[in-house]
Amino acid sequence: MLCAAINRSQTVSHQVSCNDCSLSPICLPLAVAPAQLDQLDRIIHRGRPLKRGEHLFRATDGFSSVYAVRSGALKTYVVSDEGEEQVTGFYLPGEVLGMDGISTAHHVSNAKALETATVCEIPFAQLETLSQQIPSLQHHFFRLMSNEIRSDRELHMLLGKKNADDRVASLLLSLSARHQRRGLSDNIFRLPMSRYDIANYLGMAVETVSRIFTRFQQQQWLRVDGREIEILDRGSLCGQNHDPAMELLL
Amino acid sequence: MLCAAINRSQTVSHQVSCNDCSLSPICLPLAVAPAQLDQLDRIIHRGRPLKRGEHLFRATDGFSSVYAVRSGALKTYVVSDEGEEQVTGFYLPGEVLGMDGISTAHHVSNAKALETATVCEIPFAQLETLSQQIPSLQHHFFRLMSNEIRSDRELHMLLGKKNADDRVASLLLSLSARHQRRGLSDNIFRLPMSRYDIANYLGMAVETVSRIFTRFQQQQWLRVDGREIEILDRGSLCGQNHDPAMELLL
DNA sequence: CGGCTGATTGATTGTGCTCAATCAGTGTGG
DNA sequence: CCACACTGATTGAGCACAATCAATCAGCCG
Repeated sequence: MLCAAINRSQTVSHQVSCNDCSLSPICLPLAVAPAQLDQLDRIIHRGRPLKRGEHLFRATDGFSSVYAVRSGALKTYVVSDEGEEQVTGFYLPGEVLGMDGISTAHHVSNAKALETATVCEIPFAQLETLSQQIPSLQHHFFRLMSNEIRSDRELHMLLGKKNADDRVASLLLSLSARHQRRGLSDNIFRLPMSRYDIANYLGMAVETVSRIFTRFQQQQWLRVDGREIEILDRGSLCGQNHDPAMELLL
Repeated sequence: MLCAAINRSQTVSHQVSCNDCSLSPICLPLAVAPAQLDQLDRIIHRGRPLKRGEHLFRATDGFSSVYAVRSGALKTYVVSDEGEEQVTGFYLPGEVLGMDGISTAHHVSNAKALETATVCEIPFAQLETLSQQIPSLQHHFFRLMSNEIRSDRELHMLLGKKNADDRVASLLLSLSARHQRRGLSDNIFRLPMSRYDIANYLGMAVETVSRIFTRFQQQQWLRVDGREIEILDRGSLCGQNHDPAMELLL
């Protein structure tokens, strides 16, 4: 009895509406007119926080919802036939994950909290129904999925054509941009993921990531303190994607 | 005058309706009830065939449509800052391309015909409107995009964790499966793309692809004659994705 | 015929992986 | 409180896989 009461009160405390959420301008609500926002609000479930290492969903789970990150960070990963893990994405506040499961009735990836995280669960069937009524929501969701595809294309380029240095630089710049989007500093931030996750995501060995971090630091492009990152020379880091100007200087 | 007449008659001859198209069961029409099929049919443009090497769209073009392949084959590719091409996908009859441009108002990749190809152009704005009226069409399009994301995840695994042999084997098996889906032989087929495109797509050098084809042939897993492929030992080819049973035999 | 593209094969090189050791930080149990 | 184990990160040494360089060959077309 007591337990149930506590759970209920906890649940209530998590029931922040989209109206009160600071992420509204970059999250799903941006596609919905204020007058219709409560319709979206009503279908969203806001569960208890996930602890570091806890799963939001697993590849074997039936698919029923997509999720928007409210706080913290998560990674998604798939497991190969041989049991190898492949990290397929990192998700920060305001970002939506789980869209790869729509076509298969079950999730295809696993989602695990990298640190304490809260998410908004959006039942997909209800989202589809709502999208029938709110054209801008349908449009936004098409865009959201298209964006996922687009960034996968960029990643394909990264893994196929770029060397280890470029890959690390690109990830750092991506994280930086995503921080800025939330109104946070784009130069100083904390990595939510381990070196292992970074290496795995970028298709390289942990040792290589470590070496590159120290090298970037020696070159004064970066200040690294564990997971704390400060970008000192953004230009060089960008140009790490092989600046054509560099070639002229040789 | 004569020319115009010829063009018109050509145009007419391309105006096959979805009803008459043999790809209906695996293409967009599968999501639409027969009674509503003509609504979909009316928004689709069926252009003249593309010749080998011709572009369907370029990254700089404004985005307005997605495209379904009716015959032939196309590749999509992006170009990096340094001008390097990265092939991001191959598209066979019944498959839809161009969905990466939805979120950006312009295409992000280029689409080029690998051989003579015909495509159905589907204006996206009209498709969105129609999706508002036909829930199953909206649902199917969500699934279509989700599928694209899902196969990108698998590709991520392939590029991040698998060696050159695995990558080539995977591509061959994927092409085989997609042929079977169309009711064609899954063991004998013709590669629509060059060794260069295969290498580029899989993030390796042409020479490596060539060597692997000859090795697979020596092992009697494959019969290769230029672009003609016959799969002789599907099991070994699958197991090339590192069969756990192999380890037990060592 | 010569020029061209696409594919194959050989020889060499190099980037990044593997193995291995060390170290710092953290939590655990005696 | 300290010894211990454990995890995450860093650094070094050697090696392997695949890239690169280079040459050859087949098919095709002007």
